Amino acid sequence: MNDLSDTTPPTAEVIASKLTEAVHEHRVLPGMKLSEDEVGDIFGVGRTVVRQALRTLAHDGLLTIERNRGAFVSKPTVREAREVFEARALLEPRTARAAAERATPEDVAILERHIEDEHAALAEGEAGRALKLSGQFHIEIARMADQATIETFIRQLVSRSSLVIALYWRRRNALCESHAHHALVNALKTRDGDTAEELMKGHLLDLVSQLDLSPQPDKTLSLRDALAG
Amino acid sequence: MNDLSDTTPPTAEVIASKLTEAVHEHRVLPGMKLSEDEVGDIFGVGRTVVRQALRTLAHDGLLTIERNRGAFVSKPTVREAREVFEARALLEPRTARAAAERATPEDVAILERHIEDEHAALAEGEAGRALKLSGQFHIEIARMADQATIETFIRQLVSRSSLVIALYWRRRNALCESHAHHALVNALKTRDGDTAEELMKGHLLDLVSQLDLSPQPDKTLSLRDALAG
DNA sequence: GAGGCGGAGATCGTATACAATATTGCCGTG
DNA sequence: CACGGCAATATTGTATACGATCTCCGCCTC
Repeated sequence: MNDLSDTTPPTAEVIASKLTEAVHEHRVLPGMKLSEDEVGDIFGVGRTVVRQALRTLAHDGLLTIERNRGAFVSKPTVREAREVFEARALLEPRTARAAAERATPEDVAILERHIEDEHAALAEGEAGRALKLSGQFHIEIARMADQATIETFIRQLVSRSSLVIALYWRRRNALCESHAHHALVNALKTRDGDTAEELMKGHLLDLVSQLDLSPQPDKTLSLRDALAG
Repeated sequence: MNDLSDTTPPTAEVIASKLTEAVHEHRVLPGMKLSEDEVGDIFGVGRTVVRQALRTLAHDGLLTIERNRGAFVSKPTVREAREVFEARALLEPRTARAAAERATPEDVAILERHIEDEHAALAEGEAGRALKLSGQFHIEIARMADQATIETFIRQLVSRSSLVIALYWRRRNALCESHAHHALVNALKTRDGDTAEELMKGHLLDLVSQLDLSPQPDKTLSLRDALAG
């Protein structure tokens, strides 16, 4: 069978998922326009399905739809960037504790594999893929906590964090993260909820500290990037 | 000009807002079907716009869309009900603290008016409107905390809480709430963040304790209601 | 009489046609 | 030469037509 060409048209959910992944991997960057016709041609579906997918992404904050203008990858302001990490600070530490108290050996194996894959991706220079895996690590922890509702929120926040990182990340090396993630896995392995909560809290603070949120690269950079894009 | 009839068709956002309000006021109940044609006729728009609105509601968890079957008001399971209030327990206490530290006299006045309106609604027997106001009280606090991202989450959680209350509420009287809300307003008035956080935490626990989540009115009631509806 | 099967009706899923709106490039005027 | 208005183009917004799928009811068979 020939799977190179499309046999069946993808659903709106699949398209939304693919676009989300592209954002996570920084293959599409903030400010970029996603034309309905263009996306429709790429996936081989009509504009109706594309619009559903775009609207889903917009609801998650990844896209901003401007009436009669189109869908653009969101450019979080400095303020929104702070808000995203403040929300994560409320949700994720306690969730990490719950995950630690419930984690199975299989869960731990999954996380360890995530870290390995992330290292491999970095070694191969695929920074985008590494970033996506790094985000999925957090989502996996939320899943292990067995809190579907909170997982949904964390999923949204991780997505938006990708946008924030694309706009405000300070340096290139993401080495620091691996250590934090590794320590978290150890806490989960030993079912140490207290430590897991503290590690997650510190990890999120570290992430924020690596962002350049002090001045206002807000309006200036946005405009400049829009012209550059 | 004659505003009795529709002059301009409402947007998808307006329809979504109206439907959300109807759910909050328990005018539409879990399990009820929202037909595209029916909603479209009511608001005087085509199915395209209705579908956008329904999809928005579905994303917030208020509706469940079953392929080729339609959109139904969600019936949260006992588990989902617990998850909603666990998420609220993570978000709202700290948000109430932030609100207390920022609340202006105008904000306090708004909240006091909410409480008054709620009492008035109860006195007139409009339990639905009282419930909606009660939820808006929580949303207002999130707004005062000046955290748009978290406010969005709380908005979703309050919405789903309406569904949970519709399914699992134990008694008829909602008097307990007014006291809790009144105490919260006092804490905000005196800028007492500690107290506000504690009051909110206790208030949410009180709410959960008024729900009947122990057995599984889950499958049985769902089926019975589905047949009755 | 009970159970399974088939067709009619209704509802949703998708694509497409048309209308509305924003953008862009051109042209005329100051 | 610069600026403002205007038409041409492109893109989105909406409605509707058509196809797919599910539901439901009647009928046939066992």
